[in-house]
Amino acid sequence: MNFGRHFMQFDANSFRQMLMDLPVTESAPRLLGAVIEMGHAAIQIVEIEAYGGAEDPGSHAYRGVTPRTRGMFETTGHAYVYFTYGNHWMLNVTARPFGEPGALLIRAAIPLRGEERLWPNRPKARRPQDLLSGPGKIASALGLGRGHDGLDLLSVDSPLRLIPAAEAVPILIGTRIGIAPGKGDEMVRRYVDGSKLEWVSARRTGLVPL
DNA sequence: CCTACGATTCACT
DNA sequence: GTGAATCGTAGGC
Repeated sequence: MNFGRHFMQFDANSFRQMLMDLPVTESAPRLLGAVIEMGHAAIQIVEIEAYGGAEDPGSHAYRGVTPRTRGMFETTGHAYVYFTYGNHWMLNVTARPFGEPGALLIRAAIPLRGEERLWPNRPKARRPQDLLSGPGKIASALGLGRGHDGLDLLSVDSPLRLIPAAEAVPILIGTRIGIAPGKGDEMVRRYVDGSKLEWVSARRTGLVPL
């Protein structure tokens, strides 16, 4: 009997149910403090943005399912990985039941373990806070690409896993980044409050407690 | 088929 | 703070 493995599976199931039960704007904070594991590396999420469906002009799913965005309609707790700006991959966690679009974009993280495996994938990064302070940086550091799209992040057998946070963390909120005016400029960005603001991506002003 | 542009990053002023 | 790089996707014709 592998107790650790058993406990993680149970915890993952409750977390998946929580995601299914809440709209993305409400489940987004619950991803803060969670850990992404891949191989010997582990990183902790400090910034998240929520994306919806037909009601959300800033979402890829705004105009319905396409070959690229079909992953956004995948079952709760799966990876939606897409390519943009000609260079960058982005990692999202799907957060709605199958067929209903909704995802949480992982925008920034801090290294927890295996940091030495991440630096070679970020050759231009210099300062510690340059390593994972952006969605493209995270995918690059972990070596994510099309092959990771659709993985079940809450399965112990997945090469890329999401480990739910044990405790709630203080939250800051702000508007989304990189979304054109009028295309869903809502307060759906979520940060971990405290002393780690230098670790988040892009604009660091205009943040308020949730 | 053609075009515009993007859930960004980086170098440079 | 500003602008270039870079290319797959999606929408329009």
